[in-house]
Amino acid sequence: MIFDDFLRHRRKEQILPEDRAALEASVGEVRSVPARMTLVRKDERVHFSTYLIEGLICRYMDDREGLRQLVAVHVPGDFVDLHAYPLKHLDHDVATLTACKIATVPHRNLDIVMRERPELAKFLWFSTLLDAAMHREWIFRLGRLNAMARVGHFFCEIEAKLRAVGLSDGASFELAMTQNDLGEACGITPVHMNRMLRMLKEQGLLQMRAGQVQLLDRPALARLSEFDPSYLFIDE
Amino acid sequence: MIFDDFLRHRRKEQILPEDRAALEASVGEVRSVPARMTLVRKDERVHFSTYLIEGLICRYMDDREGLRQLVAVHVPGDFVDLHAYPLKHLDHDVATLTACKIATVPHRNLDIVMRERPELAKFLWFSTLLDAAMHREWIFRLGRLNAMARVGHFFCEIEAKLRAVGLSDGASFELAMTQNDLGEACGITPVHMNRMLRMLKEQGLLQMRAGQVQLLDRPALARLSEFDPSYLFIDE
DNA sequence: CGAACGCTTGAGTGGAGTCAAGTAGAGTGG
DNA sequence: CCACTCTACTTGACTCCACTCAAGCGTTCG
Repeated sequence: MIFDDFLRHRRKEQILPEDRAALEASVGEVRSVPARMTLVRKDERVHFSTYLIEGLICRYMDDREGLRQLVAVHVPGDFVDLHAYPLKHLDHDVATLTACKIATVPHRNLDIVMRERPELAKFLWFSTLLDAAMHREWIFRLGRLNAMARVGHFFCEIEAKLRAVGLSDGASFELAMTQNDLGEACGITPVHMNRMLRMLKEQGLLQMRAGQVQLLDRPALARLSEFDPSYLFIDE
Repeated sequence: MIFDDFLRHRRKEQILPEDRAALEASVGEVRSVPARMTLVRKDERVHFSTYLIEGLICRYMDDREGLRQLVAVHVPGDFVDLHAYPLKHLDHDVATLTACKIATVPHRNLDIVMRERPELAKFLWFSTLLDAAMHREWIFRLGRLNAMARVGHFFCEIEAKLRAVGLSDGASFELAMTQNDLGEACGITPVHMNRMLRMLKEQGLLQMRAGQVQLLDRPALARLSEFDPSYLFIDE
């Protein structure tokens, strides 16, 4: 089923089977998208939302000179731009980082959910609030942590998210992001990102090679970067 | 009416009169709270949400050494921690900056709204997504702007929000925040905040004295800080 | 093979932080 | 009415983390 990973391990109360069926029924189409492709552009009026089945998607804002700030990185199981449903248009761009498999959900189908399935509606709302909680953590990261801690914090977060949907074993996982991408997420230059990765490796905390990440000492990394996963609302 | 400023000037479609009445009816109590008082603490289970009628409220996260990062500043008309309704507990603290008048709304009353008033539910959802949009803009601000632009951007944002509810005439407004508070919002030290305010004054952009802010040249300030208010979804 | 892209490293610079020493003003109490 | 206190604000000197500029390396792919 398409939404098997939606809110997986995210909360004790489960989505009711009939609500889950309604969600599956709301899908418009499923398709594959190549890497580095823009899905939604800022200010563009949108009539459907995108659910990520496979791959990595990011959301970002560019400054005047085109320097990019990522505001979110999405993994399978994320309803990437569900917030476009109440908002109608977005304040940022959405693009794939890797080749992706996505499902698109027309907003008119979500209208039906809102009217007929208040419980499911609350889960959808909840999922957009998880994104907001991550936004807040990113604000904290950028506002209060130094470069090394920012990088460590980012890796801790993405690992926890991937683990919740079975894409990390707690120590190593695939992450097809360049050092430039990582810099855009952490608010540091690619050159400095490179230096931070070297230092993290030298300290035996984390290693990244060819899109493969190994957390060599996750507890130490979490300590260094003041990472506390409670904001992710993951069970267990 | 209590919710007169709720989503004021925020969208063309208005909340239906009967939905508005239902919202008014959902209020538990209205009360006054002194300045610098914690309203909700991180991880605390909450059963009601807070709507701000008068005053300033902030949300924040502290790092290990107690250094604070604000993640939001709320003005009258904001449903401060509505997100606590689906989330059940918060990942951050909520506190007053000034003396405030607030309305508390029990979550059991919101359950009724969800079941019986899907249109209103969507407005409530929308309002939490506005906060998320502001979070994103704060990420951009911290990740991509230098200290002076961050400060300018913050003032542009708060002015636009205050103007939407009639608390700014576009040039001057009251803002009872200390330079320390402002630094915690912009991710810079209070000492540097002081220097930035001096520079902004020297450049004829903005003046702040005794909690009174004057935007001397709003267009120039917006240009300097790459401020584009579209993310606030304000009409007109 | 050459081009393109991503990664790596060094040298020098500068913006923001830190530390320290003040001043200004509001509120309090003798 | 004037010490006294407390908080917020102000300014200078020095430091350092991260940026910039620059050059070079390694892979992949056409």
